[in-house]
Parts: sequence; structure tokens; C-alpha cells
Amino acid sequence: MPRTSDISQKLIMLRKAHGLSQRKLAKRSGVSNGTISIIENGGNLTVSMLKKILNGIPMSLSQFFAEDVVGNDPKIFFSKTELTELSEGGVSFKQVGGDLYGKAIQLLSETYAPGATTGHHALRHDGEECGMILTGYLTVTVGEKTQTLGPGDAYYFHSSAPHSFKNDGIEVCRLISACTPPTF
Amino acid sequence: MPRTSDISQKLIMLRKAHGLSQRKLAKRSGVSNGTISIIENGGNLTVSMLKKILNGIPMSLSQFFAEDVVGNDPKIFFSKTELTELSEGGVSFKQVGGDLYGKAIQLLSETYAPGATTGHHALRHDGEECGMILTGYLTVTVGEKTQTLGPGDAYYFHSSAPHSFKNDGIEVCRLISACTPPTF
DNA sequence: GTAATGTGTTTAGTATAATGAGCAAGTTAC
DNA sequence: GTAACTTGCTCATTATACTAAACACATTAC
Repeated sequence: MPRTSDISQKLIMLRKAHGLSQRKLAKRSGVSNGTISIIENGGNLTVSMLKKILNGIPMSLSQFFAEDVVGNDPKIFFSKTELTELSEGGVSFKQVGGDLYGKAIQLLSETYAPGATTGHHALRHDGEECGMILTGYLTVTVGEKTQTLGPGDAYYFHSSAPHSFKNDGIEVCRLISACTPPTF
Repeated sequence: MPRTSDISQKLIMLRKAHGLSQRKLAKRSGVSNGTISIIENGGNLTVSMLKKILNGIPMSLSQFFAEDVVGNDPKIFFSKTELTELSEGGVSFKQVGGDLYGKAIQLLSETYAPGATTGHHALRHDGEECGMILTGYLTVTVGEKTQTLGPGDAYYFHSSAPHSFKNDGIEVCRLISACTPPTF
């Protein structure tokens, strides 16, 4: 048996993040304390066992195995500025690190609710733009080209080309994009 | 043992969707055929076993447990270019959408293994740089300022200031950053 | 016909996941 | 001090996940 594993590391992290000892977690999840110890040291475990343990966190299997995604509750910004939000019609733009107007680059954290769109009259402005889908699916139209992108997919284009975004999926789409120069 | 379960149902669906018999899937994933049968009838199974089986589909644990059962294989890059990786010493830079040298902007998907660093002799180059932590923690030093950032946190600075990155945590740190102009 | 392949299931044996008590070390209280 | 409590880990025992081979039933070939 391996000395450690991704699962064990993740469990340890989760347990400690919730301020629980092995015994407390064992009690909460109805598992023996010895089992927790073995698993945290890299032992194998059944899916149902993992489910029971996560139940004491609490957390779902889906959450546990989720490709990690942007955290919520924004905190300190190293850039000393706040994160500002511009939201309308299910589309939300968050200017990461605050408004950097006048700077050469702007990072945005965007979310598109299911069905949300920037509108079919496409946007046009100066600069360049690229982004990467974190979760969900987004249909991107640039000029006459349309592509539906999923997690891990990316786009890049000159902003002078007419472009629009739409979430045709059933789940929220989140992405990170960068554009230059800032247009907001 | 239950006569059926969500996991077994999902596995059956997946196997059939790929036109595989129990024996074929067993062969592909290096598992005994009997085990497949038992599991499909609701038997319990270890996480590593599930991983092995999914390996023959193929599918990741993350995908298997994902809430959405939408299509997979994200591959196409809307920018028509490939994602290239530059990795050394636990630090990995992935140029999202390929090398955009000559363009005004470059999006990077970066990962820092626990303990990994860009080196204490700080980097200096032209342009501006900003990024956002997705998972894990990263200690960012710019000039004389040092800050440890977590998920959702962001940084922004002029690249001409000496800067370095280090993962002091115990888990992998992943972030998305954008810089201009590209320096790779 | 029956021989050869395919399917999913069952079974005996073995490897190992899980239990719960007990261990050693470290805090805190008094 | 030492008594009460915590921490995580170890160990014999029990429960069970997993294997490999055999089973029962199909379909196809000749």
C-alpha cells in the first residue's frame, strides 16, 4: 500500500480545514477511528466508505471529486484593490483585482447563468481577448465562427471582430478571461 | 448488499454506451469479469477498483462523479492552436490556446507542486501580469511585498518589478494568469 | 445436428478493507 | 507532581472485495 495518495491528502486537508480530529470525524461519520488513520496513510478504501466519511464533513462525492473550481468568498487582493461586479441578465463580470483601466491588462471572472447571453448583436471593441472555461459550457461566436466550449477549452481572438457569448447549457458556466486594453 | 445502486447503474450505462460487454470492459481495465458482474448488481467496490474500471472506459473519477452528465472530451481550442506545456521542477506553465508570441496577451494555466518555486532570484521582464488562484495556496513576492494567496485571491503587478512564486502548501496550487506581452 | 464463440452469473479461495481495543506521546487542569 | 483528556497509530479479529474458473444460456457457423 502506498505511503500516501491524492485521496488521503485531500481527506486530511478537509478534515483539518473543518477542525476535526481523526476520532471526531470517525464519530461523526460512523466509521472506526483506526480506519480513518489507515486511509489517511494511503490505505485503499471502498466508495461507500468514502461516502460515509464525507458524510461527516459534510461533502458529497461529486464535490469531493470535482475538478477544482474557483473558490467563492473573495478575500485579499494582492493588487490592493477590490473586486467589482457588473451583473445583468444572468451574465456576471467580476474584475479581478479591481478596475485596472489605464493598465494594459484586465483579468475577468465571468459567470453565465443557463440561457444567459451577451446579446446577439455582437460586441466590438479594441484590443485582444482570450479566456478559458472552468465549469459548464459556453457557446462563443466570433465573426462567422461558432464553437461550444467546455471545461479546459479556450478561446482567443481580436476584439475588433464581432463577438458574443451564450450559455446554451443547463448549468452555470464560469470562466476566466483576460482582455487588453480594459474596455469596462 | 443492495440489488442496485447509482454507481452500478451509471457504470452499466457507461459500458453499454461504449458498446462494451462485461468481459471486454474487464479485459480493457485489467479487472476480472466476475467483479464487473457483481458490481453491476450493486456490490460494493473500492475507489481504486472504480478508478481501474473507469480507466477502461476511459473516464476520470472526476468526470464520473460530476453532477452534469453532459458530453465530455474537451479538446478543440477555439483558437485553433494547441496547448503547450513547459514544465520544470514542479512548476508547470501551460500556454492556453498555444503560443501567442507577437500577440498582446497570453493566458497561462499554471500549476505549482508543493514546495515548487520559480526560484528566489526573482524574475524581471517587460509587461504586466495578473492572475487568480484556483486551488491551493501560493506565496507571491513582488518587490519587497510578500503575500500568500488562496482560492479566489488575485494579484496584479508590473512585470518589471522583481517577482517570484512559491508553493509553501501541502497541496498542488493551480492558477490562471495573464501576461502581456508574452515572454515565453 | 454439435462445435465454437459470445453473453451475464455463480462459486471457492484468497487478499484485504474495516473494526475496536489498546498503545505511546502530548495537552491541559489542579 | 499526577490525573484526566486529547492526539494519531498499531494490532488481532472479522467482514468482505476481488480473483479465476466453472456454469448456464444464448447466438452463429459449418
